[in-house]
Amino acid sequence: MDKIFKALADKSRRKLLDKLFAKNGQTLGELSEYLAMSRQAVTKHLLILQEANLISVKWRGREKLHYLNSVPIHQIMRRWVNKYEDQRLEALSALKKNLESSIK
Amino acid sequence: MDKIFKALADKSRRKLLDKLFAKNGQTLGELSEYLAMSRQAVTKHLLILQEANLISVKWRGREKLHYLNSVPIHQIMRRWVNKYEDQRLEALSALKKNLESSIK
DNA sequence: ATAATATGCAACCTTTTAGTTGCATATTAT
DNA sequence: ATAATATGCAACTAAAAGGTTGCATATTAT
Repeated sequence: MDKIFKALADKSRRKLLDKLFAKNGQTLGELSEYLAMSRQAVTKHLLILQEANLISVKWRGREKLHYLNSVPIHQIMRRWVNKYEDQRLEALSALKKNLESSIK
Repeated sequence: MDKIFKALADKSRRKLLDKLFAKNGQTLGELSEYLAMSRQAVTKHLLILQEANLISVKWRGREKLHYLNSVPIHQIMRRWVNKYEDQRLEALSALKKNLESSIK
């Protein structure tokens, strides 16, 4: 979980995820073209995404293909959203209770 | 959005949010007790959360009360979750199409 | 008035992060 | 076989992040 949040903290890495959303299975070279930085820098970003289990990699000859891993991020985010959702519902329910008791 | 992801990237800051989930409106002193670091360090973390609009602050005399701001985080997360959700649905729909065409 | 409490400000240090560059290696095309 | 392409590895640098300490200030309690 910590790795996921750390991985998502960087704008370039979120951009990379976006690019893979748009088109899955892109090579390092392709992905590098989008970002204004060296290929090696992109490699590092992709490694971090990989270690957070947000993408996976498959070699085809000399090319390295990158695929999005939507499950973990989805789960994590869902958990957080639910948590906040719960809190909102509780706030609503508390409000309701207050209203009720003030009516009585 | 960048600020939110950056703010969430740190474990201590997520802990602080947790503590405010559990009990809203806590003082700096209270929040500091939970974390194994100086009060000043906690101040910095809270400032970052504040700048990401994840918490808000209200003074009561010499005490500084911290409140959770669930709306922005909820919106951001929801957006991300939906995005991935969409992707999953598309994958499902593609799968379905393939199945259908292979049956015909 | 004095002491205790709650917090802010600022300088400083260490580690991590994001990026670079140069060279090496493996695969594919001619 | 040679050249071109796609990528990896490693050393280095600059900036940002996370933390500390010492002292100042404002509010509350005695």
